Amino acid sequence: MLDIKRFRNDLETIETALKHRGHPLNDMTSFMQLDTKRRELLQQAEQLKNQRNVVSQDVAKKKKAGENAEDLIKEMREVSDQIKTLDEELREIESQLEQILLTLPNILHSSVPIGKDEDDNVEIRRWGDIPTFDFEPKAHWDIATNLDIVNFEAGAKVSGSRFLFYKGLGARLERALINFMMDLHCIEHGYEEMLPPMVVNRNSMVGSGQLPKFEEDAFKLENDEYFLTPTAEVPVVNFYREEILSAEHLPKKYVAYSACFRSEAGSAGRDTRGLIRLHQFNKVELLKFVKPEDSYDQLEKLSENAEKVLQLLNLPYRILSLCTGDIGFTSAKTYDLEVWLPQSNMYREISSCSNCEDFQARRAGIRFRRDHKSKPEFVHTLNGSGLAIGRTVAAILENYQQADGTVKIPEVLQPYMNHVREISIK
RNA sequence: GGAGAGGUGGUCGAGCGGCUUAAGGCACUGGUCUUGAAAACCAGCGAAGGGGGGACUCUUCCGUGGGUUCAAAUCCCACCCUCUCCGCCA
Repeated sequence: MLDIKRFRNDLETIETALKHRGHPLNDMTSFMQLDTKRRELLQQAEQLKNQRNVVSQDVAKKKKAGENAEDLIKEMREVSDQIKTLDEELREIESQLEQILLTLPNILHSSVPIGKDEDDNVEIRRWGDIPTFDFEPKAHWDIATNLDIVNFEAGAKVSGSRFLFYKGLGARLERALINFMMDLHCIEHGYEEMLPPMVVNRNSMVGSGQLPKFEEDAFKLENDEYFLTPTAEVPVVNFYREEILSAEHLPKKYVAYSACFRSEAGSAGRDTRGLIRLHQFNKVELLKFVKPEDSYDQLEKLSENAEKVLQLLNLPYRILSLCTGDIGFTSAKTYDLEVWLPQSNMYREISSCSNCEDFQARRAGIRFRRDHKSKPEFVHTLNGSGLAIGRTVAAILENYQQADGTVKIPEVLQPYMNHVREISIK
């Protein structure tokens, strides 16, 4: 959420940012009119409330003294009616203002490349050597099916399309990756581990920015205001909702595993095969709560921490700075990590690392105090996948496949898989 | 799911229609005293939003949302959460 004061002082920056995002900004003037109207009404209401408070004291005094206060009471009855009317108008205007504020995306950082869509994202660097094969590399879904480590049909039967079963060494590989990543980030990178709830309430979804705008993307539980979490970012960001942290405890760094649930509305026909786009997938997520002046350094470190996973798995990747037209709603700046998939002959997103600045903190009311005397300020929040597990499995299957259909296990994972060195056909 | 008890500032805790501008304690900050510290004493100490150049000032906030009243932390209704006991359960 953006600071309403910024609209009064710095409307131009907001309009420019929205334009670069391709966000329509037609009701800016009516928004400003509402804001002005709100302040007018507020002043009227407050003046009347002050009158009511003062006169009510007089009523109390008169009654105490045994005097008649009927005239005052009669007068205040009218004043109270006026207050009620004004308060209703105010409530209406404030809810309109809030509705607009909640649907406006974050302001972009000045270093974000200007562009229209994903084609305009800027590559920052590449890592790793793209493997060469002396045979035609297979798609991960064919490899997995041949090895009998994933079952898509059973997923479709038991749940529906875009659900699946992992089995045997497939399930083991998925679990090994979760443990490997959690250990790396906890032990090597100093993140604190969290295992959050995977069902969250509406306030949490609004706090981290999924709602009200993207309700059709979420899985909602019938008859309840509960949602299946689309990412561990939602519960972990909201861990500190409406709280004031002390500066000495910042930065706070968390790593959380969760299953993630996405309705994938509007992506019918895209990536219908394999592990790339599912209704349910596993993810290890990195979260940071930091001081505003640190957040861009912390973004670099965050993406480096995510990159480290790919380096240790020896998977080639590139890192992109998302352009203004492709960047997410809550983010001020985002790096995407894309891993190499040999069969597709292209890089595919496997992690997204974002600095949300104070956008989520403002929605969720997460603040900190520099010292005992100072006023609370909003923290900056960052999040990044570290990494998406299913897509990592896909990358391992495709990059580590052998001519005979077997798949080697990356060395760093072997200790997590009872020292299995390859997955072969039974 | 049933029955009870509760939710008040950073924390503990009083208040149960108008002398509350939310008492008091603790914590915290500054000061006095002290070689230094502790203790003691003095003072300060919540958030959000308005107005003003500023010193200031006003409004709102006692789990959340409604209602009653001239006036609500206090009364009424609904909901949420916590605790205790019972039932059920991995």
